[in-house]
Amino acid sequence: MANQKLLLIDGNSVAFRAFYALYRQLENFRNPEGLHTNAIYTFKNMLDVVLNNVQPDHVLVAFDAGKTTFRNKMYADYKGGRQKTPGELSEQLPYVQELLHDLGISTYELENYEADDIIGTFAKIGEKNGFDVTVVTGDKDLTQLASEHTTVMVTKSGVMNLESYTPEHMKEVNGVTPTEFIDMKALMGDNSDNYPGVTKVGPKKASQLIQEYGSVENLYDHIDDMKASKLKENLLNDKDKALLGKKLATINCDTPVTIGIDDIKRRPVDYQKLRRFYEKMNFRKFLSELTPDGDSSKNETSQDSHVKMEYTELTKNNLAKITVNEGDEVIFYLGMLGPNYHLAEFVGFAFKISKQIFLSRDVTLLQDAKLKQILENKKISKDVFDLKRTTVGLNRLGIHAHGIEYDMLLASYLINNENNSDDMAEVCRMYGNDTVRSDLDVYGKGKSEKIPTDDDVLYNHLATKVEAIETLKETLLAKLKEHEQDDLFASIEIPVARVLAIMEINGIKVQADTLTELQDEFAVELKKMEKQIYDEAGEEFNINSPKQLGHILFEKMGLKPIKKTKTGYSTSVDVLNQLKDENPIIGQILSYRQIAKIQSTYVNGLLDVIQKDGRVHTRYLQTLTATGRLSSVDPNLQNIPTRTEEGKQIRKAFVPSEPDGYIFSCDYSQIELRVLAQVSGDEQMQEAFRTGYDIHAHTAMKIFHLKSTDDVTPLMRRRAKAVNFGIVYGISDYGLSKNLNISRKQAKEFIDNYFEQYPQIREYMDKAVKFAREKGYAETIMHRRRYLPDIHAKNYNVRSFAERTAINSPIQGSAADIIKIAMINMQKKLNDLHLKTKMVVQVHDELIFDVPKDEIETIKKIVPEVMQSAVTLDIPLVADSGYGHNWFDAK
DNA sequence: AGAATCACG
DNA sequence: ACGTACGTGATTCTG
Repeated sequence: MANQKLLLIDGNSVAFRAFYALYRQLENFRNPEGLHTNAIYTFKNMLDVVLNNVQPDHVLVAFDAGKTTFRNKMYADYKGGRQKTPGELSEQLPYVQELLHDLGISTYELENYEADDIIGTFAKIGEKNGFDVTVVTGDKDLTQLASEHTTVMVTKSGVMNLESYTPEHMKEVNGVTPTEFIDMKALMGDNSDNYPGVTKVGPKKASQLIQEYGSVENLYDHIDDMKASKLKENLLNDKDKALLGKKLATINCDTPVTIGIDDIKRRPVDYQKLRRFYEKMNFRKFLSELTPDGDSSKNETSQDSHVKMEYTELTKNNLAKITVNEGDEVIFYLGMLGPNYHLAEFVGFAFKISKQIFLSRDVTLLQDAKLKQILENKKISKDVFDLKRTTVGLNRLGIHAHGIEYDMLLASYLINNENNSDDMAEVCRMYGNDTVRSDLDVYGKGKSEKIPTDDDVLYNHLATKVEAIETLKETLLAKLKEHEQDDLFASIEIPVARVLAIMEINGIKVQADTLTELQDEFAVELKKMEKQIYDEAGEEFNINSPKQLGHILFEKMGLKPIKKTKTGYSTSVDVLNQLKDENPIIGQILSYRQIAKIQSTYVNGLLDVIQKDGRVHTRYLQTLTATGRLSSVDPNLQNIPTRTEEGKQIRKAFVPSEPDGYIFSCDYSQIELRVLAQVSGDEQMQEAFRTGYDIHAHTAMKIFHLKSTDDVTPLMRRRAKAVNFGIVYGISDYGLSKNLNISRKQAKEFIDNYFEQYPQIREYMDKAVKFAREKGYAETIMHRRRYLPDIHAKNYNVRSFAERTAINSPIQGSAADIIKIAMINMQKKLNDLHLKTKMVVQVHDELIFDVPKDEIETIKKIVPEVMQSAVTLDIPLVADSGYGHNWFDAK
């Protein structure tokens, strides 16, 4: 029989994490009496996940008792200087305990000891009694308890994301065993607990020392053998601190607890009390999880909310019941199974028209003139969830949707794209509506994904969806207004969704013949290279396996490993490039990899997705990226090779619809740098763009202090180009040095020169970070937002990342805004001029068209015009174009 | 399912 | 003292 399971939770630290995980929702989570409830709510959510995951027989939640503990006796400043627990959190703690009691879970605290020590003590008791122990905490200190039978789960980001520490994982992360971790902490100290450790010793050094000596004591026993150094001096000076640190860091696993293992067995849930508790806290979600009579629970994660909807099932014979007058609000939802709506099976549909819901699982009813007319009439405005999906789906039924004016998914994405889920249930939940079940729940996933046969289940699901689109519309529109995003929504995202639907439906023709020819060529080449590599290596192995490749290169052949990954040696391009001169096999591996990539991802990959019409129909994800860019899937048309000769061949397979037609390509020149010049207002850079200089050469002239761009060498230009890119990304000297393979010092010099020459760009960067700090988000020229909660992070790396993001997002995002506007104007132009040319692909700063022969002259003229005039800036936008009989030749 | 790698802007 | 460019998606191997 499997071991019994014991779950131990550090109540204070988890509540602390829970509180801050939903800190921004603090004022939204209040019960009628004004009590904050965000931590209680999140604690329960986390608890459900853990209980479900661990399925424990015994559970204990430990809390800290009072302020002073035995550690303060050893060290008066223990945890000194730590900010006080905010009142908004401490007021919730008693209720967390009440909730736990109602759930049949024991809590415990012990005078003079911290929750850590209680947990340590029970972990040992559990292990002794043959339990498998799981510890849940927000505090890494407890990882020292990890052992063969004890796993320590530490909250990562937020509270729902837990990292499991086993002794093995500990070793990977810190390089030491769990018990050695105590010694490591003794040396490095702990800022949050306010004890210092040894001067100049951080995690890296501490880990290294403990790996060498095993413990603090042993280190000091052998310190005389250490050769004289600053480190040795510091170690000797701070010996007391290290020894004290060890005492403080050690969890007391032998506290005088007054309860035993039998006292913490899970008891039955008291549903009556629990119901009253949820009511008091106004937790509608949890209430809905309780069955009506409240004496038994559904399983813990189920979200059956049993909202019984009123609706009318439509048939051929009762369509007359529907009357739509102009000005009526029509909500529409079209259900399809799975993400790929170009092919997905239809599930059914629902309308809500003047307070009544009409629905059916038979989508062919939509082809009836009456319903079709509703969907196609521009003057009848429709509200949906996912305009593009709905439009493409209807198109497959021969219905050309017009008049969709509101898209709940798009609205929600603009308001806050931190959670970019396209699951309607999840979107609803963000706005406090728990009525909609998730599709995953209703339809299942993978092999068992299917349409519910029970009409009640399916119809209830469809009905809740149209209902929720209507219910939340006002809230979402108000938010958009508050964010000054009405225009972004109505004049950019909604129209561009319509344009994208057209593009996806058109697709682009891909010639399978061209690809199969390449397939044969590459297969021969791969075979040849494979053989050479095996000969060189002296054995056959899987070149695609980084593990096997690493073994051959670094163990068998004894090459120098330059970089390591979590799982072994890195064999990435930059590593191999550095080893190129050591052995001819390296070059062969690089070529092999390159061709193998093209073969599998592009040749085979594309052949797999060519539809019956000889075309590929990608899906542009409009509500995914953090910056406002599109992404493309199934297939991804935004990363078709262009950088290598072999890769570029793939583009020859992309051809116009008509054999004598053209693929026309037009791309913005330096759009991100132009946006930077615009938003920073930098005079020097604006001037460069106005005069039409080669911007990288201009930058080279500036940072290398030359008189004229004529003096710029190709190397200088290359370096200047890298600096320009770096600036857009939120540069660091390290990043630039790595990119250019130069010293950090030299990189820093370039950057300093750059800022000297373009002073307003530095100002922009500072302002961008300041803006994000004050407002909590970054914003594009069209008011697209990206929230940056990490801008306030304590952790330097996390915070720095957010700062670079604050700099980059307005640039990347504004460029995305601009091309979206261009696309809308472009589609309108094509329509107005009644052209047969189709816009088929967007690649961030580039638009691709499928052009009939006799329209090429027109297209040549209008596409660059439309792109260049999408917005009016202080500097010109420039778009370059080219065309040919396939994508390869269109440059 | 996650990591590693590499394709694009 | 720290570790580091910004966005994405597909394939392959591996536990």
